[in-house]
Amino acid sequence: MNYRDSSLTCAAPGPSSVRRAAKGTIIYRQNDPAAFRFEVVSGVVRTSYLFMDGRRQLTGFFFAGEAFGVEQGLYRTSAEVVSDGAEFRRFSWGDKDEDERALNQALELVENSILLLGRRTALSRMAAFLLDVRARTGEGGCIHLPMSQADMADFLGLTVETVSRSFSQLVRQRLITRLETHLVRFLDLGRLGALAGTEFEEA
Amino acid sequence: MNYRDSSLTCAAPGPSSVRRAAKGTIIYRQNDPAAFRFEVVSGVVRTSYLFMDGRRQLTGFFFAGEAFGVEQGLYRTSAEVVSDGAEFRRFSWGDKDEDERALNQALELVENSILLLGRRTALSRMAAFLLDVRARTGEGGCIHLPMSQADMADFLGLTVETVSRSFSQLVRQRLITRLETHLVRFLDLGRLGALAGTEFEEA
DNA sequence: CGCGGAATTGAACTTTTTCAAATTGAGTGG
DNA sequence: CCACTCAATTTGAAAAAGTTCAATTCCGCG
Repeated sequence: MNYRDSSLTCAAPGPSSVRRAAKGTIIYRQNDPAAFRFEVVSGVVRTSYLFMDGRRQLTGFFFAGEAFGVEQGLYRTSAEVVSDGAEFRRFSWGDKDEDERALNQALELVENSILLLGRRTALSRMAAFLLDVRARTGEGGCIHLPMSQADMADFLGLTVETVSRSFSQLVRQRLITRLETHLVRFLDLGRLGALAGTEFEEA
Repeated sequence: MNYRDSSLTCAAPGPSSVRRAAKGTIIYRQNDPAAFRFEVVSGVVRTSYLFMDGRRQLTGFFFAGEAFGVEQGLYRTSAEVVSDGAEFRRFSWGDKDEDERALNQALELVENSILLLGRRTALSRMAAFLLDVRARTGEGGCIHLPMSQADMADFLGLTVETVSRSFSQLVRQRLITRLETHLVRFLDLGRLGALAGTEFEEA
């Protein structure tokens, strides 16, 4: 029952009501005219770029309150719903102040992503990623990671195997535990931060 | 005679006259109040983030016509002059249209950087980087790369040794030649594009 | 209960890093 | 203009990290 609701792609204009969508829903596609900008209300959305050689690069995950699709001309990436029943809002351009706010937020998010990718080792990248999600979702001891490990891999520039092994290693070192498949509990934020390179400080 | 002119950091407000600066000049520092945004007039500027563990991540190179320092609050990175005698212009915030244009450009540049970093192999990243510089500087058969290989390494997430070896390899495969230390001539844009993953098409 | 995608693990292989050393190059002072 | 010095680049060899390929195991879902 996946990828049903993709009629949403580039729907007719309208006011910014909240819409809810199933996992896998495509919100817009790479190279579609960028008619709207968006904001996540709840759940998680991802944006991805498809290379001509078939490889996929995720350019970002977006959590509640975060703007995505903040682009001019054509969308440079596709946007898809990651967590089932995610809600998001669509905005037309025109409110200069709001537009600028969204742009600033988008810019900050993507610059932050560059810093994530700069981490040298897989373990360090994973640690930084987990702390980043924690900081952005405002959660404390636990975070919910609705995306697949394949998504994390394509975001972090690793393979799924390496992502899996990194998780195992973090668990083995008792920095995290995994309550459910997609629920991570932090056991030692200090050491995790050190691993990440300590640019994210503990709360 | 390096790093002399750093008095420029956060200079007094004023109209956007062009200023010229020596290589190494610091235009602003990470965590300075982000009072202005900038635009390169000629030459090259780099922005970099310093991690607490001492590692450095370059977040971008900026060429003529490109905006940098487009941030709110505090600068998240430092900006330094790469090419000797580079010129840039300083802008105050307030012209909504211009602000938005700068934001859009900055966002596009940094998203593009993410795609660069997504390349799996060192050779592919180098190829993509060279083609990116070519596309952005409007140069054709040759590009000028005033930055050190250490800079490229910190930008691409590689070591200087790997950058050097990648260059050698590209030369050995006759995809490029090196006229001078920092001047590269393209010999086979097609194959170079294929190496890069072919998202940059030949001119 | 069984199917199929997702995650995990192992082992061989490849790439990149690391450490060390040699070479080149640019800028300085004589 | 040349010699000198220090930084940048290049190259080699060994070690480490990540990928690839293959095989299992785990889990959600019908």
